[in-house]
Amino acid sequence: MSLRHALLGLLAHGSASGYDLLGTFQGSLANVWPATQSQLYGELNRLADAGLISVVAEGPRGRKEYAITDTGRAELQRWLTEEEPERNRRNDMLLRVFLLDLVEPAQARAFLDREAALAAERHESLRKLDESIEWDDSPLSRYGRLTLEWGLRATAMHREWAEWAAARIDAGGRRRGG
Amino acid sequence: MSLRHALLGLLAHGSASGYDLLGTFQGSLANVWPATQSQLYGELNRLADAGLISVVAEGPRGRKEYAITDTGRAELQRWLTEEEPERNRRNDMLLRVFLLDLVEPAQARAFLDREAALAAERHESLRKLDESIEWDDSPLSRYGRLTLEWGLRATAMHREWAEWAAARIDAGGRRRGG
DNA sequence: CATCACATGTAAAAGGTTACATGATTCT
DNA sequence: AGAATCATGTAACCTTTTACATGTGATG
Repeated sequence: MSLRHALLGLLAHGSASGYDLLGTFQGSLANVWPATQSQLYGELNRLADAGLISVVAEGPRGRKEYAITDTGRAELQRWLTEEEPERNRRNDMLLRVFLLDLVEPAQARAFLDREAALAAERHESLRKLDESIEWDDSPLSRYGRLTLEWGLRATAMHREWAEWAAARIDAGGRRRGG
Repeated sequence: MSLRHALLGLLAHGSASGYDLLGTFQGSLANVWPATQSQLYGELNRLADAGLISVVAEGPRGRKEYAITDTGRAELQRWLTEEEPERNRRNDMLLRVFLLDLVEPAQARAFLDREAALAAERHESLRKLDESIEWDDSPLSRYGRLTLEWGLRATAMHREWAEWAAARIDAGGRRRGG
């Protein structure tokens, strides 16, 4: 149930409306914890019912501004320091690689080429994002940079792996080693 | 709905019972596409109803042996060659890093140290697995090795990143660059 | 005869996606 | 006046997790 903690975490940095938060989920959190509008408004109401956040102001067009409560802050701390992160093991792309012997080698090769190209694209787009952000010494900036660096390294790794794997397919069953 | 295609993929390599398949999901697929018993038996029945697989033998203790049908094989091909892999963007660990400014630097540092240590452990366990398997020139062996290599590279990358990030926290807000 | 491994099933709850639905305010 | 943006909510459906539930066959 990490959406709950993502919301608490954002509200711990300052109060905001559901609409504001949605923007963050579609922006800086898009590559970390995306959430839909539908999911977000529902969870905000549940959080308010549970007393972890509260409406601190109402604005035009039914806007509700939420702030984190002391209870919410305590729960957030507990989650950050005591709860083990869930490791996400499902990987559609790897499942396909595992089954890639079911298609022609040329198609397998094409699949890996595409993976390499897409990883290169994602890497480049993260690199540009990195350049475009004016990183300062603020806490969010400091830790945000760490997550972006993870993305840069993950995409680089993925690309290198896909290129290596594609070359191995070309080598056929004749060769071993990497 | 990749569980469906994982099952089709396994059955394309030879017929098996739900119980057999469960073993594979808890074994070689554990790091790629884990599935629970409950989910698996339900999906097998749905696949049979849809005509993508069929019961080819019944054994003791109610054992049902399934084989993939031509329709199933066609669907599997379509999925492998035409459908874009779903990219899994949710990452609980990165979400925490993003919010790590909410805890003391020492706790943030401890979090990253633990990530580095866990990644090292997972890497080592994959390395041992790699050594223990007698890779041959069979197709499953060849492509299975590619997925394992991905795991080796991912865990290595994750460890290096966590060590780099931990060092940056020690450097505090005073420094830039990596 | 007891235990372990084999073997399958159902039900409830939680979390996520997609689509539907509505309305107010601001900008051009 | 019309369009874009702001702003929230609901409903149906799907997937996954956890727990419950049952029974057979082989082995010591």
